[in-house]
Amino acid sequence: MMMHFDLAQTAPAASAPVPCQDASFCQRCDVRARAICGTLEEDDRAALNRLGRRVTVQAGQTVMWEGDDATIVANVIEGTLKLSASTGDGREQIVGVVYPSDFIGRPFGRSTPHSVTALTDARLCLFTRGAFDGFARTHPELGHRLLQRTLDDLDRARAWMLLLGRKNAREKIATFLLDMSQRLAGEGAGPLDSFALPLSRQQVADVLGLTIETVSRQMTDMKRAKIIDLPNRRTVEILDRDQLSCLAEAA
Amino acid sequence: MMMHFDLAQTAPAASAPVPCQDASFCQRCDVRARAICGTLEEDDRAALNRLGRRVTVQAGQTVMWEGDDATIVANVIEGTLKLSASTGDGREQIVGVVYPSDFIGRPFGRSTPHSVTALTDARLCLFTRGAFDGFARTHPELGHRLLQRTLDDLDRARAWMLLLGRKNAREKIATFLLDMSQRLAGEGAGPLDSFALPLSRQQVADVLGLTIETVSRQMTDMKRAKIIDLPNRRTVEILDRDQLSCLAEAA
DNA sequence: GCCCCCTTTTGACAGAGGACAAGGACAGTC
DNA sequence: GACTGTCCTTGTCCTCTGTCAAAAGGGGGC
Repeated sequence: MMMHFDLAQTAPAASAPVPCQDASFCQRCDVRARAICGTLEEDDRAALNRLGRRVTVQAGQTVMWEGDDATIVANVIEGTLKLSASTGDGREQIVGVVYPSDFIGRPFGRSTPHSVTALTDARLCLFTRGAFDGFARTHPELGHRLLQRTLDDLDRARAWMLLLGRKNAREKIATFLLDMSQRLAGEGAGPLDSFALPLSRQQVADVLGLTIETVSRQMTDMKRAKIIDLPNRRTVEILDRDQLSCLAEAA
Repeated sequence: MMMHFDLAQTAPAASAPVPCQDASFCQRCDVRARAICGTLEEDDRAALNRLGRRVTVQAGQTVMWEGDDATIVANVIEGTLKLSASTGDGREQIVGVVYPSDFIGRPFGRSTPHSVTALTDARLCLFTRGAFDGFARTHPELGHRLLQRTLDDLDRARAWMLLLGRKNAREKIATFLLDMSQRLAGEGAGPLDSFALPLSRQQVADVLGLTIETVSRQMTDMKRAKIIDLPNRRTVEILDRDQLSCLAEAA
């Protein structure tokens, strides 16, 4: 049984963790193997399961707000979400895109430094931060998985800093499309040559530190050059991966 | 006794860990309290100490190379180092600056995604990755400290993504100077109003995703506006912190 | 099928920052 | 003190990307 996500529940840590109705949830979880809970022993996982609850969020809904106290953390079961930060005057930068099996939230007592918003309808496995922190402290294996994931996220964030600081619009778009084609492919699968973008043009612009007009122009140019095809607004087909890789590295 | 850093020693994991000559090293370590080893029990710390060795590196020396297999990790005892990534055609982006008590390297079996280069002469407490990984797996407390530090680094990296993607040159410089004035201050100390930049103008440009000329012009403009003073090439004095904060947020 | 609204594309223009070039300042060396 | 190499500053021009504006395209509701 799936609870519907209610923002009011996420605000203070007031809402007591709701025990999961069905102990077999984790067994049937699509992302269990890849998520941080994947290596837990069966009874540890059952204990963690009792602390969490499954929630759905709709596309566009914000799960955590920049600057809020970090009161919840979650595993992504299904869907895509964005992490975003903004300047005082409203310019937005998407600082991360998360996919199924990824972990979101800021454990261990800091305020959330960026907002988390669903790009598509999504399902989460949600924990109050306090409960999760306590569990993690007593289960080093979980902490270790989280550490590895955080190290990977940090590597990815730093690679993106190179893109933001030193690449031009064309290189940014090419790099972005290649990255998407890999990350949207399931575990172990090769990169996709055709995929549905979970992002609008404006959101692509916010990921790359560009404007929507520049994104549109560059993508149209690549379409004209027959490097990609754009059969509709959200679909991308990579026609010439080699040349796209070439564009990604140096204009 | 301090060993002098020899790059040849860092290449393969061949060089066996050299036991530390003096068991009281850690007792006298300036950064022990803040570094990830700070919460270890006395005998655990002694064990870790036996795995590590103290090395010095000179300004300009590169400790790890982008793309290399990650064979070493280290704590920074003294000095400042940069983490940098580059495009195929040589454009460079500094993706992080590390200070005493920070941890460097990529534990748990990945290749190093960015180079690490000393900006000033520096002292490191160096471990082979294999030895460190093994120790960390059996000492959850160390892993937990490393996790907290990595989460902080990730937050910082993402905040910098907002700067790189959405701020203009003036805002970038102002944000950078404020950041430096805080991070160069010791633990607990307030932000410094006068400090020596560990970075050249070119390196400041590489941190901010700008050119050296733009950095120079913006800093000169701020000097003319009496917001900062630049008594010599490496010294910065913040004359009007409020206005600098104002510039950092919105042009 | 038609309409409306929102997203995307396209166009024209301007401005911030990059590229290139030259001059100036500083530190180390002889 | 003069020299030299490096780093920094300043000037000029140009281009890439942002800004503003308008048209075109798609999807959902009726």
